[in-house]
Amino acid sequence: MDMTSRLLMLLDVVEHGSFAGAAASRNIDRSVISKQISRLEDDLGVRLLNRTTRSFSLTAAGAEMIKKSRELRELLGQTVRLAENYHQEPRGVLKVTSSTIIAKRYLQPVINDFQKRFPQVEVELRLDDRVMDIVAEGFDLAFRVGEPKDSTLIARKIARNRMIILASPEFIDTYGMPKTIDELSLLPVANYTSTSLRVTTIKYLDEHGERIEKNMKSVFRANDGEILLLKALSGTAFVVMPAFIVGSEVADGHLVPILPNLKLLDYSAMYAVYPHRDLPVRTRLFLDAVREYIGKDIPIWESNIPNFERLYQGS
Amino acid sequence: MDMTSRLLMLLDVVEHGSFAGAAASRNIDRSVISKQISRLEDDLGVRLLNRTTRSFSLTAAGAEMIKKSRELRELLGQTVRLAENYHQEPRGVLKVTSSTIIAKRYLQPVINDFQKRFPQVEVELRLDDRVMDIVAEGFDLAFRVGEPKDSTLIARKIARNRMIILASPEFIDTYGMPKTIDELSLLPVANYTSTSLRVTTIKYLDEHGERIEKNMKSVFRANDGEILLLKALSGTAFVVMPAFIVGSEVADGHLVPILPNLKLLDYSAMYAVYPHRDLPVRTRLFLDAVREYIGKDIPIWESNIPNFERLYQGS
DNA sequence: TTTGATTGGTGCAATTTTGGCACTAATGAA
DNA sequence: TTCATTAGTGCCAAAATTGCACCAATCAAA
Repeated sequence: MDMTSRLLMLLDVVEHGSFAGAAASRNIDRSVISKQISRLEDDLGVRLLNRTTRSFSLTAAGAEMIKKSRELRELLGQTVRLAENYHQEPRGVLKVTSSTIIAKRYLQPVINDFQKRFPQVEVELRLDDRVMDIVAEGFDLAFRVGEPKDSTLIARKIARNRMIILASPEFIDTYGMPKTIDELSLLPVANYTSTSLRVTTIKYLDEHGERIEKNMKSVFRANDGEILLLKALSGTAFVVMPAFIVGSEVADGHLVPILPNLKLLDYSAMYAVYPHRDLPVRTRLFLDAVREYIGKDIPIWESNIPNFERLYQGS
Repeated sequence: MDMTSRLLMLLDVVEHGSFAGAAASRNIDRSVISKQISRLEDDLGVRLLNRTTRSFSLTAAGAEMIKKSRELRELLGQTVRLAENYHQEPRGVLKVTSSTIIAKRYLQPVINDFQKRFPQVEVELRLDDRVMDIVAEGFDLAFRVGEPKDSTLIARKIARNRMIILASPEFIDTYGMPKTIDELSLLPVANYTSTSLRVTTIKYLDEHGERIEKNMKSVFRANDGEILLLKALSGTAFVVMPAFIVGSEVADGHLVPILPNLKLLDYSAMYAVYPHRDLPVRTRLFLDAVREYIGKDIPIWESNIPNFERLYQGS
């Protein structure tokens, strides 16, 4: 290991706030960090950290080194990316983050096919609902519902995100088929709720084209589509959710669209998010593959719902 | 060894024009270079060099990597220098270049004392008359006669450079003591001649204050002061040389000043040359030590010549 | 206060990496 | 041709790195 790597290690330590944190993030032993940082101090001839047995603070010299380390990291990153532009075949590690449901339903099939075509690409998939700092964490690509505010990133719309209201036949037997939105709003509902996507009301246009937001009688909230579907299948709640969460349940008749004549408003679209810079070949190809899989105009998940083109269009 | 070091190695290879050259400059085996460059190409996934068994050319990717490698070298250098600013005690390697005679007579004593005071400093002394690119070769400090033209460097005047005309008593016995410059110009002379300093004429002011340049009957030229002194001591030539080349020969009576009433012009002064940037502590201290050793107003070598203050002043 | 978990640091053994030597094949100059 | 020099490879010894076990110090919770 040479000085540059040691400086980057120092940067890791400072950014993680501890030797242990840095070691964990790199999957190496704490002792390695300790030894390398000591070695760096010897080589530079300067103490970089003021140690107090369980923590540390930067010395003046350390602070300057951190600045330079950031520059080094950026420059080295640029250099590697530059080299990647010359790859004909995609290579390296593709780091992707998305919510669990998107990954499971729509990324995994693409990944399987992608790795058959390009065995040189390793894929690292991080399932997490939190919107993370993809630059700091080193992700190539993130899939999110809703446009992120961070303007240092590029957000590319992948697919629209239409809503659907579903209940099981048992639910309908129990509560009766609701004829109006007012009836529906009195029935128990299970909502999709996560940090990036909260579906707490039903948004629709009434017969005059007025935008209405109707509160629901929420009895269950979760950030996992399958859990919500299980809840709905149990007949104890109906669900209001984005169509991309629905699998074959509607086609199979286990869940039935409710109030299909309501004109529901689309929720925030699904976006692919990536850093504002030249994409490595692997990222570009993977993104293309995902877009192809999901479909250009009509997202693949809408085909899971028979006749969906005409549902919730206010007709 | 990691990517940064390998990129710097690549840079070395390209700047030296061959693997072998780079290996020689680093004192390592060619095979190491070969293996590390191959490894770098694997890691980047790009061929950097077009090889033809005995030479190579850069690929497009290689050329880009070279650019980035230069940036990396510069940034890493800055970083190390920044750290050096925090040294209280000087450390590291002090790389100095000068002509042989300057080093032998005036640097070596300073170095000996300096390393007693600061054992942590290693000294690397390159004796070379050529004016080299001290930045590219990584020198901290150069001592030269004559102000260098390169404005990216700082040239600091260390001492004036007065001339002296010397001959041995045997020479005077043989040719007689010359009474005038015209007589002298007919006698055989040995000149100091190197790439940085050529003493081919006698420059002086006549009784009217006119600047005169008198040709000499040169019979021997060398770029080593001691060789010239040996020539003069042999009695077969007189010498015209900068005073700093003279050791104890005049004080010992082995050589005698000739035409001391002539008003000789100073030759280009002696300069210390260093890169235009913050000096490491070791360099600053060493330069101070050299200046102190040589003396503020009257250079130490002038004390080797009795009464030199009044010689060659036109009185 | 005591207990327990976590911190950074150190010694030691196993593993990995590196560096040098000997050798090969290819090239260009004499 | 011959000869010197080039880059590259396999092998082995030497050096560096890593991870484990353990320690002392610290902080938080019981």
